[in-house]
Amino acid sequence: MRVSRVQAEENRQTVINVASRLFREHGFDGIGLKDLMEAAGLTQGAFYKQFASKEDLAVQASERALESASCRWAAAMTAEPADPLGAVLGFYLSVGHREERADGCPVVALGSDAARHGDEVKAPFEAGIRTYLETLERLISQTQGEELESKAMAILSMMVGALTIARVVNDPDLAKSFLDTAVAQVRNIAAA
Amino acid sequence: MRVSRVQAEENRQTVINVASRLFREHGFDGIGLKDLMEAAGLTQGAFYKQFASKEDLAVQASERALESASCRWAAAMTAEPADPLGAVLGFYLSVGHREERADGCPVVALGSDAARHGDEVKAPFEAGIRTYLETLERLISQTQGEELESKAMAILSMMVGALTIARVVNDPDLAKSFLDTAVAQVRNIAAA
DNA sequence: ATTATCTATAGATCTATAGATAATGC
DNA sequence: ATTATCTATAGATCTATAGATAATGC
Repeated sequence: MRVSRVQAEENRQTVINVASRLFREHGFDGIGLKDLMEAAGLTQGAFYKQFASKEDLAVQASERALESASCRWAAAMTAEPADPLGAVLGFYLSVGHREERADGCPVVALGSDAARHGDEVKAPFEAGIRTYLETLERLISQTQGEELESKAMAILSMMVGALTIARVVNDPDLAKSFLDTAVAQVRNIAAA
Repeated sequence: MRVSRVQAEENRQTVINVASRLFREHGFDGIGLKDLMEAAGLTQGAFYKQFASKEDLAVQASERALESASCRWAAAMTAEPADPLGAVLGFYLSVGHREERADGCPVVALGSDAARHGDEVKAPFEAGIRTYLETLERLISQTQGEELESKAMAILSMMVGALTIARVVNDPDLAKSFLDTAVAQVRNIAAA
């Protein structure tokens, strides 16, 4: 029943990866340790040798989710070097992203949940948001040099808000209008 | 133990009001029926004569929360008739609203949760968002008559996103920057 | 000998139901 | 007679712990 240290660490990473997806899909309170561990191919009993508590896993899964979100921004940007801002907006404010909660932006998927938790859960969200801001500042500095920080914050707010609203609304046309409008308005802000 | 029909209906309304606050504070999954009913001054056993299921209460509590949010916008506007848009922005994008989850905007307090639920929970959110949009369109039509719908959507997205981010971040200065930046940028969009 | 994982379980809590109680409404 | 609420409980599930097992690491 015992596995090697290397395998054990690999298992721990699998649990974090699985949790980062399933928490985004079901919320921190919407999935139990039994289901999380089974989705990682283990049993519930192994959990407390790997993590101090469910809250501890929430922290580490949030870190993982926000890191992977930043990677996705970077991947989109390098895939479309002619218009990196357009690349980010293209996937972030897309109908696909709206329907893909488990792999999508953790700020939107878990924002309401994280707001209810303590500093330790919020910390990775703050770090991830700061990384988003740095990326946006770099992207818009190519077009315009004034008030970069404010513009980046306004753009990120509009992206998060538009996706949140798009997911909370039943009407797919209304959802798409919010996403498309945000793309256009972000470009306005970036070019102002 | 039995009460009059009038009293029974009053009790039901109390449960809905209490739930609309406690769901916003703890999330749909973060509070149980026992605590909800006790907060309304009743016992758990009375619940299923009043509601079909917890999901049913989630729908009705969401309706109540979004109605009460619209009332709050209206109250702010009538209290400051010289600058109604400024009045709405003044409370919505305030540090006070950031710290007041139970009575604050349900889209921000429960957006991630509602996105995981079915059409019946999302419906009141969609209705509330449409009311927000109508109000915003009226407010900005006084300054400018072009592309009202798009502007209203962009403004609402930025408001929801900025408050969401402000709540998910530990640093109070960063949170305030997001709120203040959103106020300035909303005014830009409204005046454009 | 150590330890990663397993099975099993404690104790709490969750949603939902059943039957008792006592006041309303006819 | 009806019924709003109560007490009590069923059955499931939740987090966390305890002890058994078997493979690793020394």
